Amino acid sequence: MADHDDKTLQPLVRKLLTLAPLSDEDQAAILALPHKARALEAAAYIVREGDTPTHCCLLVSGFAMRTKLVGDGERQIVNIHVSGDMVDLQNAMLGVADHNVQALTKINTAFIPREAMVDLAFSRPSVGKALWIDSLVEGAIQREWVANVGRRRALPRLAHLLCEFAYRLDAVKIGEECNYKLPMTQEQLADTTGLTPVHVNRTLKVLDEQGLIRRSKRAVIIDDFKRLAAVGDFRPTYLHLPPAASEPPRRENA
Amino acid sequence: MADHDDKTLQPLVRKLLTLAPLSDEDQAAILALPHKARALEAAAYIVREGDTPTHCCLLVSGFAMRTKLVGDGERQIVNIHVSGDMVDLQNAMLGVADHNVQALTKINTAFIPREAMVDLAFSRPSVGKALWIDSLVEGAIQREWVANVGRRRALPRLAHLLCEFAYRLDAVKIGEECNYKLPMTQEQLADTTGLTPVHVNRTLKVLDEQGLIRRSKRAVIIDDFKRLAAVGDFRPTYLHLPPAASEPPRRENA
DNA sequence: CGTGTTTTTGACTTCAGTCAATTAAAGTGG
DNA sequence: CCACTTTAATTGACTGAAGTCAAAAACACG
Repeated sequence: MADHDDKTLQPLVRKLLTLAPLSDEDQAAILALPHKARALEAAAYIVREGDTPTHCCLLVSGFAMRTKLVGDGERQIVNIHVSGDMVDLQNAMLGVADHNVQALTKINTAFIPREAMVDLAFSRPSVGKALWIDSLVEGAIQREWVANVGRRRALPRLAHLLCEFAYRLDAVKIGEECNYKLPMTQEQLADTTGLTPVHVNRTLKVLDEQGLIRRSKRAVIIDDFKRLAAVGDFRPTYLHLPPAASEPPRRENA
Repeated sequence: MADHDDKTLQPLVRKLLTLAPLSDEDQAAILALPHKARALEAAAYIVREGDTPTHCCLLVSGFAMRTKLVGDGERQIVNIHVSGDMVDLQNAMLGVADHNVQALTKINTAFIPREAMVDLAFSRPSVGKALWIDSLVEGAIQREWVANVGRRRALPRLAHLLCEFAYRLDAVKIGEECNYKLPMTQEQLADTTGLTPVHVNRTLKVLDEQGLIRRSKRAVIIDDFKRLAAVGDFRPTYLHLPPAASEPPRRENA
């Protein structure tokens, strides 16, 4: 449970600060939320479709994914989450979960009682606003994914996804080499892009052959981000990142 | 502009009441929001990608769509909206619009100043909660669309979409014939499902031949909703409809 | 070092896309 | 209400991107 100088929830504060300003008291109130830390293995379920969650889960470290199963047993990964993300606020707010949330890697989580979270959101408008904005940004990402899966061919579709990951893993350095460790198998990439594992493999190979990415183990190395972004038709507007973050080095007017 | 017994915003009250309870004062406060009514022709833009909206638009009557353009000029329709929907709260809250919102049919709208809307959301928690839940439900729909476009074949994909429309247009009557007027051309259905117009045409024909739907003009008639839902792998959980609505006739325990 | 997963590759199939022409509907103005 | 124009729906013949099946090679790890 929570004790006063517990820093478990720090990633949440960090994340929300990128979305809206928070006073010191707001931040303290977040850190003081009751919670229970829990470590989970890769592939473990955080929430299952049909559950009525009593807690909402903060992803403290590692990666998680939202998954949906369709009739014939196929799976679609509908979003990926990183440290600091509230991974099932929606399920907690909406009652019954309409999709699964699973660990993608080994993760550390903090489970916060639903009521405590909701009370905080409504007693501290700045916190509520940040959480609301977070929901809206996630919606924006979902819309881009619909367009990506619906209207882009395999090559730009994968390129787009790799660009998005670069931003969300905070690995974009325009003009320099950027690289990150992609914690997904090709099968998971297939479930994310709506392709088959075989086709993902072939498409990655083409991206590699064209010099758009390099791979070693599961790391992705991008020598020329702009070129990959051009192929992937990627523009980061929809991520609604704070203006300062990782964008072109300089900006005269703060 | 708003006058006191103006009922223009009534559809918003009706919609929000399905999401969270609202006191009489809450409802009055919503109806009293300053706003400007505007009629728009089909295909007119409400917001364009890149805009920084100063107002947020309520769809009073008719249908609207969210669209994204991808690099090669193709279009993806990422969501459809009906009367009572706040059609660009996200754009207003997030600053710069990351997609277009367009009239799908002739529509009537009410433009509410961004500030007034935000103030109302934070001064009246019940209203804020309803708006937040609305954002979350829209996110849930977007996730289902990712799965639909990513992992279902043309036939179930279209069937699924037709089932969703039946629910959202409140036309579902289990056990009876249900029908609704679909305000979209086959080209727009193609942009919604990520298919080509030709393939949409052929797929509709198959649905028709298999007795799953009938068509006259642009009306869709579904004789056996359960059968269409089975083909489309459709389960309405993700719409998070209020328990009472249009579901199986009876429920013992309210 | 062996066992199970993941990646890679080849040969073949299929679902959906493309191109192009025809028919049907929906408007429009006289 | 009818010719005239425009937009939408339909159909056929052909192409191509991605899927399927199956096997081999490369890793990961206890």
